[in-house]
Amino acid sequence: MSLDDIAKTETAGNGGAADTSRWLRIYRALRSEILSDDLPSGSQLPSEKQLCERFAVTRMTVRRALQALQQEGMLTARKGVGVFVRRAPPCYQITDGNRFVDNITADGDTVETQTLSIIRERVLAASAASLKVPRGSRVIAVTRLRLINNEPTFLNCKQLPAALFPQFDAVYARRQSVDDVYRHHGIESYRRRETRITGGFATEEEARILGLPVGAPLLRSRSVNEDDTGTRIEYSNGCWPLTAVEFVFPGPSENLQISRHGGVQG
Amino acid sequence: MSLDDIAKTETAGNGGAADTSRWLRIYRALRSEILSDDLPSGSQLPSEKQLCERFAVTRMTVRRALQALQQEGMLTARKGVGVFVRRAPPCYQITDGNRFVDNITADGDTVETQTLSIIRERVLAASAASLKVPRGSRVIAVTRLRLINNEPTFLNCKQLPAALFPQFDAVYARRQSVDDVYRHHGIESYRRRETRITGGFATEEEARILGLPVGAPLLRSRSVNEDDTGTRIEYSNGCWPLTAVEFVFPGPSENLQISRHGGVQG
DNA sequence: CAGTGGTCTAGACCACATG
DNA sequence: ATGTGGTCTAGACCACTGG
Repeated sequence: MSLDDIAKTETAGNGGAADTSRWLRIYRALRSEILSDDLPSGSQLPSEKQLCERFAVTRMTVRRALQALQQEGMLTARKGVGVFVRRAPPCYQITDGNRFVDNITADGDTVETQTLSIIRERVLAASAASLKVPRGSRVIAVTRLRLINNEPTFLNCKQLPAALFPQFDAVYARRQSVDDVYRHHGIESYRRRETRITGGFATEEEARILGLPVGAPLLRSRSVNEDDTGTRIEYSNGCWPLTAVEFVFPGPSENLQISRHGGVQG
Repeated sequence: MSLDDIAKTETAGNGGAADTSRWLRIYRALRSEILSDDLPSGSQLPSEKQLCERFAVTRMTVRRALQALQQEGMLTARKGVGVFVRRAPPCYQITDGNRFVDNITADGDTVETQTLSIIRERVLAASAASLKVPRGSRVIAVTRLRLINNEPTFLNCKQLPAALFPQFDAVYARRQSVDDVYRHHGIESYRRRETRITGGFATEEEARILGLPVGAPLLRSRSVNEDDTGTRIEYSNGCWPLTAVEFVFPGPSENLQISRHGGVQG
């Protein structure tokens, strides 16, 4: 009796009521076992072959279910090793207040900053509008990756008007600190002018850098900072794995409004 | 000569350098054709069988690429019909200001509000803390679906302290307007106390209601509103398809801070 | 009815990690 | 050397849509 025959028997035994596909039933079964801690965080699942036997399906069907769970971040697969229940990804609150690094380390977490590139380029139209700098002027573009507890967590590209920070390289090289650069150029404090939050999907490059599968969902933040005089000093474009962060915006503010904007796709 | 032989010839001809999988090459090819408007928005793709011939692979391989593009919202498949390039999903800015509906319709878009359920229940711990109501007190939970241009776009569950709005049902029934309920109970204006934005994945129920695949990525917003006296009148929990909305938070405010919070998974 | 996408089978070969 | 997950084949049956 083949697996196919078994499957047909199953559904036939139900009076032909196969209301859901087999991979979805496997998805639900595994999902509930993970959520109920029957499959604890960090534990290894049975191999795909064993799961095939358990659910009486072929590997492709098991993998269809596993794939869905991986996309939701509940499972991670390591080639040659196995499939594991992913530890609940740490989630960080971002609010107004102090600096990035201080509060991470205060909670006993480690923060590593990798500077991936520093390039000077002519400002693009979108950045020019946000920074209120003339078209064609130059910006310093700093691309950095933040690893929290050795997990790539935040990929970020800051653009700073080059004219404002002539000593950027020398100061930044010391501690990889943009705040240091600000202070060195007479900016003791600054404030967030605007923050925009959207969702999106990882480009192949972003996926590679963040260690995510191709097309993984992301949270994107775009923000503008200005100094105490209202001069815009930074335009920042960042992305996080979808469940790695929570943005907290305290009120009070006015009533809620919604208005048409235009697509973000592409 | 079988398809398999052709494929082997291809990679062998490259000096054995098959650095990427076949489905990923198909993914890239289709993706670039969509982005370059070679496959215009709304147009129908060749059938899977035709794509198999074009790329010299089997259906499962084509489908692996199509699946990735569907997860990113670039394609939608209609059973029995075909696969289509998805129209760039409308993206709405949410900022502080006026009411939800007014600004949609002002842009010529249609808004439909479906009230899915109105139930009274004892407040849960999380909601009680946000609303600052006693544990065990009662809330009115209103679950609503907003369709913009007939697309399910925003699924929302508001919780209101039941004691504050004794006339809720009668007033709400008239126009499905929570603002009407507020006004009827003497609340002329209110303000956003806090907004939290996270990413997540659709439950099966959310996916069904929003017309998304199981486990589709979402943007989630949780917010608390209070009236002019500081009384918290609403705790709202909503979700949007990942690319359907952009949240805009205007400054100025203090410097940025990040602090540890805890997982959101599950 | 023919054509479409959704699901599934029963294999296979590969790269990778571990003992 | 063995077992793992990643990929792929060459079929098949089904439900659904449309002419």
